[in-house]
Amino acid sequence: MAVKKSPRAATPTDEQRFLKGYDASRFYRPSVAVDVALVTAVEGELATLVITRTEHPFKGFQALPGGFLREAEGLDEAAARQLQTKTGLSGVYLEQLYTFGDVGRDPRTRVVTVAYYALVDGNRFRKATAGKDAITATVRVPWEGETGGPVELVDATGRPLRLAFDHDDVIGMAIKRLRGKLDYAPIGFQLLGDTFTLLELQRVHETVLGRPVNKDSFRRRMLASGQLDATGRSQRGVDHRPAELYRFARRSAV
Amino acid sequence: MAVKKSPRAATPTDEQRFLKGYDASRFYRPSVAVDVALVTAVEGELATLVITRTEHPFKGFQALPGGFLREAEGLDEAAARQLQTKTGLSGVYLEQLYTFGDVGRDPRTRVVTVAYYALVDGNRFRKATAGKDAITATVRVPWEGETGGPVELVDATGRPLRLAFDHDDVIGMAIKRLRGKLDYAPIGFQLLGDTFTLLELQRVHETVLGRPVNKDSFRRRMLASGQLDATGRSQRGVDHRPAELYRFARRSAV
DNA sequence: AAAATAGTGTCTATGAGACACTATAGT
DNA sequence: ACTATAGTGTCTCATAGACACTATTTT
Repeated sequence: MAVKKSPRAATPTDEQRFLKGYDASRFYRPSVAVDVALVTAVEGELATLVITRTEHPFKGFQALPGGFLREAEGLDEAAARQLQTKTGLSGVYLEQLYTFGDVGRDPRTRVVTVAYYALVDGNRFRKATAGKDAITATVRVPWEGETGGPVELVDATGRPLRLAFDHDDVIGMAIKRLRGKLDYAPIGFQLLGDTFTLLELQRVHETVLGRPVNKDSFRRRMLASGQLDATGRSQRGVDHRPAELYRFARRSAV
Repeated sequence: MAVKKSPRAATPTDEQRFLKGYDASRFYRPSVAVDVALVTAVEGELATLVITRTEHPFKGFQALPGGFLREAEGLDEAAARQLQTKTGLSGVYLEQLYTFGDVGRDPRTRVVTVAYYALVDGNRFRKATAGKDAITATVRVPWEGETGGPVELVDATGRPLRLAFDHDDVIGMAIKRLRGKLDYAPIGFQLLGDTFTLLELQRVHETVLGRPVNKDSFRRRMLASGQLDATGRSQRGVDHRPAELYRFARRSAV
């Protein structure tokens, strides 16, 4: 994302001398963490992966997978590492969301956390939650549109989950971002497998937006967008006329 | 932005004992800074305030106003403080943009910087740049739409400015965000004074978007949006028919 | 009167929503 | 044959763009 920087100012010797004498410990340094909201859409509901905390603070509460930033890694790298370590997933869509840094948000010490969200299809999500402590949390979004705010999470039995820190805010912001980008960016595809029917894509959009979308105009828009490649193959084993399977057309670098 | 958190887990004594024994220095902690891109639109051009660095690294380069996060302040607070300290401005529109944390972005030490952007009208911007080291940098955006990327900055005489760190990326992302939000959020008004004509508002939109917008439909959209209150007053001293002055209608909490 | 921009009315093109209709699989 | 969803064609309505025309100020 960020572009590398090469030029530097002043005479090398002068600057090098300065840098050598620089003492980073002069300034206050908070802890920095990354948290990842892994989001999927299954059966008309949004879900995210949470882990029950076994340590203080918020012991017994659910938290997003996350952890402290390491010295030799960038933020995106740290988020990908957390995802890999805690869920076994790699190569998924991952995007920075927002940075949370309120003074009292972590009772241990000051922690500034850079929140990310990741998108996967239902199958990969299921594999990710097969791990020991992971819980699939169904997301209940108490607002329409992109108004933001925290969300409510329930487990598979419908019981409310208590989220640690401000992690319900993080998930709320992920939903907000998702809804806002859905019509512009090719992110709906990230919530589906390799091939899918137009109706499946529509259901994903409806799940994310939390409202039904018009079938006719949705089809037209999608087919006209140039983002879909027809595979020529069709569904099999459905008890009605099978729909054509499409594939997401990764735009070639034009 | 973030919602306060009150409930806590487990028995108080147990958790309190844990927190007392917590050693924050066990984990690596990078420096955390905030940088603010103060943006305005004047005479068809976007401008931002930069400060010439008098210290290494990037001595002699221009940088955004910014500085290290303090122990007792939140991120938004820190950004507002930087703006107040470095430009004298307060009470302006301020929004978190993105967090930059590449390993080598600051040669002194690892610095994670939370970037903000702020919007002001031309008059307030002029006052802000009246300060000693501040320079008005005109922003040249080498792309249309919201494609992102760094921008090029020139001073009042058209000479290119060299930006420190990845600050050209930060400004580029501010433009990107601005363009993306302009049609949804009431941010165009932030770039104008208390009252303004529809043409002035249109010029601001054109400046932000980097392209002309249709006059007729712009008027219709704005008037239909309910975001404008007619003041009943008109321009004075212009050599043509004076336009009505409008005011931004801060939506009451409906 | 001329110049310049403000503001209105209307026509057209485009895209979304609604709806009717045909197509094709499994049972 | 029946059911359920796929997919097409067409009409309507809302909105953006284009354009013509009138209004009002200073010089």
